[in-house]
Amino acid sequence: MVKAKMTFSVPEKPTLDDIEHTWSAQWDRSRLYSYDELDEIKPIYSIDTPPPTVSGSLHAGHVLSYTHTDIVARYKRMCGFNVFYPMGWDDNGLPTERRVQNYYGITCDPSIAYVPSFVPIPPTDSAARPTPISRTNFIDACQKLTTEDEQAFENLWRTLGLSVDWSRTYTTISQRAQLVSQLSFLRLLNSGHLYHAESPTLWDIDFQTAVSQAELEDKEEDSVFYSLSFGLPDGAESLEIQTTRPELIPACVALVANPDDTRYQKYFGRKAITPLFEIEVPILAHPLAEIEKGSGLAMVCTFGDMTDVMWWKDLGLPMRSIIDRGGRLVSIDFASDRFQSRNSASAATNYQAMAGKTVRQARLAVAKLLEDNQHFMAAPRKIRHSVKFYEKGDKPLEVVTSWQWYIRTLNHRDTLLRLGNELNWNPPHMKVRYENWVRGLASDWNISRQRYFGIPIPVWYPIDAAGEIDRSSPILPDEDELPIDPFQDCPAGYDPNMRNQPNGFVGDSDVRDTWATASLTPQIATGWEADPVLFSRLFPMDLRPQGQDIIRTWLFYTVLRSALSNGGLPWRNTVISGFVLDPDRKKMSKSKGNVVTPMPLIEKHGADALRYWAACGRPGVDTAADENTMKVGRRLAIKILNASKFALSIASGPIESTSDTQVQLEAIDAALLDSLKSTVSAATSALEAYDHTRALEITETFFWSFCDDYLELVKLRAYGASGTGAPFGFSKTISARTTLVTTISVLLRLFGPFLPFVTEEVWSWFRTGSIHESSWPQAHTVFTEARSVAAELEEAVELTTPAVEGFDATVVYYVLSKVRRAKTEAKTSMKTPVKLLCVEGSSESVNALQIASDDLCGATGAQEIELTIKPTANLVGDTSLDDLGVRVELDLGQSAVVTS
RNA sequence: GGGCCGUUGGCGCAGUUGGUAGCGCACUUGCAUGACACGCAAGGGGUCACAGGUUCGAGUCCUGUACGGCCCA
Repeated sequence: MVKAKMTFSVPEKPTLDDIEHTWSAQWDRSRLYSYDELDEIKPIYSIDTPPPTVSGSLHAGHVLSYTHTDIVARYKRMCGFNVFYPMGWDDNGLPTERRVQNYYGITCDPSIAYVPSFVPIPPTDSAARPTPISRTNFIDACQKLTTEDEQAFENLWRTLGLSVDWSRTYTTISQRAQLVSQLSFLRLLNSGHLYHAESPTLWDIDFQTAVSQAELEDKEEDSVFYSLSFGLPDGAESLEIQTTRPELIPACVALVANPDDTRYQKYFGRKAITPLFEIEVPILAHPLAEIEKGSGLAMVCTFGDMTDVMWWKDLGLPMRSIIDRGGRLVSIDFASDRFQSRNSASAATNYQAMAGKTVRQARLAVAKLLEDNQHFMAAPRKIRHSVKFYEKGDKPLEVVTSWQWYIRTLNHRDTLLRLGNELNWNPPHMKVRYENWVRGLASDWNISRQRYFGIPIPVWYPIDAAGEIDRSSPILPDEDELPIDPFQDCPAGYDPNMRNQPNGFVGDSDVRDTWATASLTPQIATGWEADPVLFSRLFPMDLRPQGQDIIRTWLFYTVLRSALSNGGLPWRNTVISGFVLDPDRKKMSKSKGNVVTPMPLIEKHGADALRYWAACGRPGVDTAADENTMKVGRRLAIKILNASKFALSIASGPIESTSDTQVQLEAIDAALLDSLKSTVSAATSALEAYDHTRALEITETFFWSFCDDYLELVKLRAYGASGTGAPFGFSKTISARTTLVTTISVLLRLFGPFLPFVTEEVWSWFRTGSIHESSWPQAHTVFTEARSVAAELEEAVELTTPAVEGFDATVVYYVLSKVRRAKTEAKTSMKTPVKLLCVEGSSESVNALQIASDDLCGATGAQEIELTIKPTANLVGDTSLDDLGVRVELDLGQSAVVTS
C-alpha cells in the first residue's frame, strides 16, 4: 500500500453518461477478461455459455439470463479464479436458412450451378418471388448474413458489460465446430452409439426435412371424425372404423382392437375389406388400441402417426406408402403385389380423384366418394383435436420412410438419470423436468436433416454398377481428413469424376440437426481433441447456464453427448433462468410480437440499470419486463456515484496537522465495520449458492442505511474540526474517514459484479487498476483493509480497535430517528436545532449514547443532551428500544416546541 | 390427462428450521440540510387465493379446490 497521502481525483459533477462505451473500450484494450492459458496456479472456473441463435434477435429474456451468468463470472474472477467465459453464436441450421431466405429474397436449389460473382442483396420489392440460387451460393449468403448479425450481437453484449473473453468466440458453423461435430459422429459410429436406418420418420412437408421428438409441438386443430364401414369378405357384416384421416384408406394395412375388447374377439385373425379400394386387411389385436376410442377398432395405415408405426413394427405389417415427401398422394397400381385390390379397376377409378393431391384435398375428395358410395355409418362430425406439428412448421407432420442417422438414447436412460442426479441444479426443482423427459423418451435421436446450411454428415455411399446407391455400407473419411463436405470432397480411392456415376460414389446430402452440434459446445469451446492441455484443465466445465425451455433439448443432449464421448457429466452446476414476461404476464416470444429489445432500454436507463433489473430476477423464476425496476437500478447507480464522491472528497479534505501516530476507531465506526462484515459474509454465501438476487438485496440494503444513517451521523466528525469549531480531534476524524473509505471500497466491490460500469467509474477515482480484477472482500479482512486505508489517508498512522464493551449502535440510530420524526411532525427542516435532547433508558443504552453523543449532537443539531438511567429498565443486558424514553425540545426561534 | 412452478397491501416482490406480516415502486404530508430533489424525513394501506386438517400457535407443515403460467401427453 502506498504510504504517501493520497489525493483522490473526484469529479466535480459525476455522471453516468456514456460510461458504457468508455469502460467497455478500456476493458477491451486491457484484455481484462481473458482466460490466462499460461497460469497454472489459479483455480479455473469455466462457463459453457449458451450460443444464441443469431438468426433471431436478442431480447430482454437474453439480457436476463446472460446477465446472471456474467454476475457469476465477475464474482468468480474477483474470488481469484481464472475464468473461462467464451461466447458462442449458433448460426447453423434451419432458423438461419429461413432468415437468409427472407432477408435476401433467395431460395436454395441444389440443381442450379454455382455462380462465383453472385452477391446477395436485400430485394427492394419484398413481394417479389424468391430467386433460386445454388447450394454453394446459398451457404455463402448464410455466412455473410450471420457474420453481420454476430457483430451486432457482440456490440450489444459489450454495451451490457458482459465480461466475455471475446478472443475465444466460436460459432456452430465454424471449421472447429464442424471438426468436433464430425469427429464425434465418426467416434459414435465406431462405438455403436450411432446408426443408420431406413425407417418411418416424422416429416415436415414444407421444410422438407425430418424432425426429432424434441422439436414436436402439439397444436389444436379443427377436424372431422368420419365413421366408415369396412366390409367382411363374406359380405354379410360390416365393421365401423372412426377416423380423421380417410385419405389414408388406400394405405390401410390392418385393423386393430384391444385384445380385451369383447366386441372384437370373434374377428381377430379374420380379414376386412377396405371401402372404395377393396384391399383385404387383417383384423388384429394390440394393447395400444383403446377400447373407449371411437368404435374401439382402429385402422392401421402406413403411416398416419407414430402409433401406426408402432403397430406396423409390432405386428409385422406390409408397407403401403401413399404420401410423398411433398405431402401429396403418389400414384398407385392397385393390381400390384403391394396393393392387391379385389377390384383394381374400380379402385383405380376411385383413386383418380385423389392421386397427386395434397393430403387435405385428398381428404375432401375421398369424403365425397365415401358419401356417394354410402360408406358412412354415421354423419361426419366436427371435432377439435391435437395434432403434431414441427415447432417451426405450419402444416401437420406426416410420417415418411427414409434413411436417417440416429444416436441411441433409449438404452442410456439409466445412465442419463444417474447423471441428472449428479448435477447441481439451480433451482433444484428443474431436475424434475429433465427426469420426466428422460423417462418419457420414445425414440432414438434422429440427427439428420434434409437441409443445406448445416454441418454435413461426413459420409459417402458407393454406387453399384446398376447405378443403385448402397446405403448399407457407407464410405467414411479418416479422422485426420476432417472436416469434410461430402458434396465437395472426394473419398479416398475414388476420382472426383466418379461422383454420382455407376461404380462411383455419392455424398450424403443431409446436414446434422442443429442440436447435434450445439450439444457439443463444451467440447468445441474447451479444445477437445485439439488442445489436450486446455481440455484437461477445462473439462468438465463448472457451469451451464440456460433457459428452462431447452432442458429437454440442449441440456439433455449435451449430457448425452458427454456421457457417450467423455464418460461423464459435461459440467458440475447448472443454473436455469426463468422467462421474461410482458406486462400481461405472457411469455415473451417473437410470434406473440411482445418482444422487448434491449438496446433502447440501455440507452434510456443505462446498462447498469438494465443489469440491476436482471439481477432482481431469481434463477428459475419468471420475471416481468418492468421498467420500474430499471429506474430503481439507475437511481442506485447514481446514489453510488454521489455517496462515493461525498465520502472520498471528505476523506481527502484538509485536516489539522498533528504528531499523533495512533488512531483509535470510534465505537460507532467499529460497529459500522462490523455490520459491513456481516454484509460481506451474507452476500458471499448467497453468491456461492447462485442466489445473486439475495446478494444484491443484502448489499443494497446495507448501502442505503449506510448513506442515510451512518453518513449523516458522522458527517461533521469526518469533516474535521477545522472551520466548524466542533469538538472533533485528529483521531476521531481519521476514524470516520477511514470507515467511510473502507466501506465505500468494500461496497463497490460487492456491487461490482452487478453494476460493473458505475463501480469501475468510482474505483478509478481513488484506485489504480480495474475493480473487476480486485479481490472480492472477505469478512475477516475488513479491519485489515481499514488499517491500510488509515495508513493511506495519513502517513504513519496506526489504527487500533476501540476499547469499548457492550456498545449497541442501534440505540444511537433509534434516537436519531426519533429526533427526525419530531422534526417531521413539526413540519420543520432537518437542520432545525434541538435545544435539549433527553433520553431515559437502561444503563447499556445510556452508555452507548454517551459514547456517541458528539456524533449524535452533530447529526441532530442538539445543543444539549441529557441522559438518565431509567430505574425500571436497568436490567443487565436490557437494551430494548421500547423502554427508551426520548424527549426532543426543538428550537423554532420565537416559539420553542417540545415533542416527546 | 400427467408434471413443475406460482397465487402475500394498487403494481413488482421478500418472508431461511411454524411464534404478534416485510421491502421497493406508486400514494399522502413535509423538508432547499456544506454528496445526491434521479434527494431526505415521516405516514397511510394487507383477515398472506379458498376450504378443511395437524398444533397452545400456520403466510410458513399436510390434504383438497379454484385461478394463472410453463412443460409434456
